[in-house]
Amino acid sequence: MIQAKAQPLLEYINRFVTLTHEEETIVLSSVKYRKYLKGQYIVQQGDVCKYSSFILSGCTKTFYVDDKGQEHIIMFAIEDWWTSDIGSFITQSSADYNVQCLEETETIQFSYYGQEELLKKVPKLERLFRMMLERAFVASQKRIVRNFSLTAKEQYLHFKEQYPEIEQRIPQYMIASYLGITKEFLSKIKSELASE
Amino acid sequence: MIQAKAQPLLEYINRFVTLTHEEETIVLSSVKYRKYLKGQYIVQQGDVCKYSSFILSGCTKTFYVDDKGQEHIIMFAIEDWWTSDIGSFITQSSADYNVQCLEETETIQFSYYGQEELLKKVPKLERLFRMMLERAFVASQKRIVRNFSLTAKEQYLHFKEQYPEIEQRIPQYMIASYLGITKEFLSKIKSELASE
DNA sequence: AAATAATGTTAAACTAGATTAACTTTTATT
DNA sequence: AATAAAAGTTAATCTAGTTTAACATTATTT
Repeated sequence: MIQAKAQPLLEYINRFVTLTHEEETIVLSSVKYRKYLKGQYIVQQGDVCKYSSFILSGCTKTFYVDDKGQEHIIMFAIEDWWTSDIGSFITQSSADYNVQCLEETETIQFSYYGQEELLKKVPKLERLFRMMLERAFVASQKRIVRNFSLTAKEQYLHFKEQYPEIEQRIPQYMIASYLGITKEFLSKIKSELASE
Repeated sequence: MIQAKAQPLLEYINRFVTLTHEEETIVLSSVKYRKYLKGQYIVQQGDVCKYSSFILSGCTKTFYVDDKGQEHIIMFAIEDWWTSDIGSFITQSSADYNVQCLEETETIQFSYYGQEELLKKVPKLERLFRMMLERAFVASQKRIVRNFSLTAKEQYLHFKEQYPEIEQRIPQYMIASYLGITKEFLSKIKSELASE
């Protein structure tokens, strides 16, 4: 039953490493399919992040609530992306972030121990995760650089250009939070851009 | 000859994966020792980053020069840390960042092709790199969150607490650049802290 | 020991973006 | 269709951090 659902995951994996049919079977036997409703949490700040989730459909936001009660969106994730609180997942300690579904969201999930077992059986996947993390780390560093070197307007234009699909699907006030600005200021930026 | 120098690298690796004596020999045969003088560049913006460098002694800064000619420090690295422009290294395309030595710096270097070969011979090291990247990515995400949720003063205090050794060794204006503030404002923060 | 370069400080004027608050538009619920 | 809730806008006031510029201190070189 999971075979049918998990096709996009296998395709994703095969972009990095080539799996035999047997290895694909092992992968599928160590993951679970799970569907969340809009508004549900995949991870909650304070809990241990038990799963690393590959998104089949839908959309999530990862956010942090600071001491002053302010919400800061760290990332969005859509089809073919992964989401989790990696820090919590790899150490199995309590999560710093929340991952919440912004739409009905279908996932394929790797549990921490399931993934460890899987890596023993198919060590080739270490390479997959290594490569995924390289990309994630590079993207994260670039975001830091943009924060320091671009104005809010430039960052917004970059976001629109880099993630047009996400920009369409998500309320503006969440994009403002992702960019680290207020919704009022984003609104001002948009009206400036409109009159240019 | 490299055996004597490379001891800290082997110790570092063994914190993540256990290598046989044979595997250690393979590792050593695929790396090079190189010493840089203060001021020399390990990587230059625009060049292809040929090496991933493990630091035996010394200190480096990784920085980006933006369109307006402004320098933004992305990271420092000292003994037992790795440095490179990963984005450039993994794709062997031109680097976005510079890595410059702030002191005389001794390194052990993995070339791109050397590392690929090494990973074929000792696939166990995929796990090492995967784990290193997990940590690097988590740290990078946390830095983004701090940028968004802390004031400049709070970020400076966090830096001092997290990297006391680095804070001692490096001019204040570079710390200001790392924190994304001006040296004048850091100076003000310090005088406020002093009079508290 | 002087001279120069590098680093750090202080303070006044300025600006990007935050805050507050009132209002409009869109979307979902009954 | 009416109501409520969620999302977005506008504008005035405010503030954290920047800019500019002059000066002070500490290293480095001759």
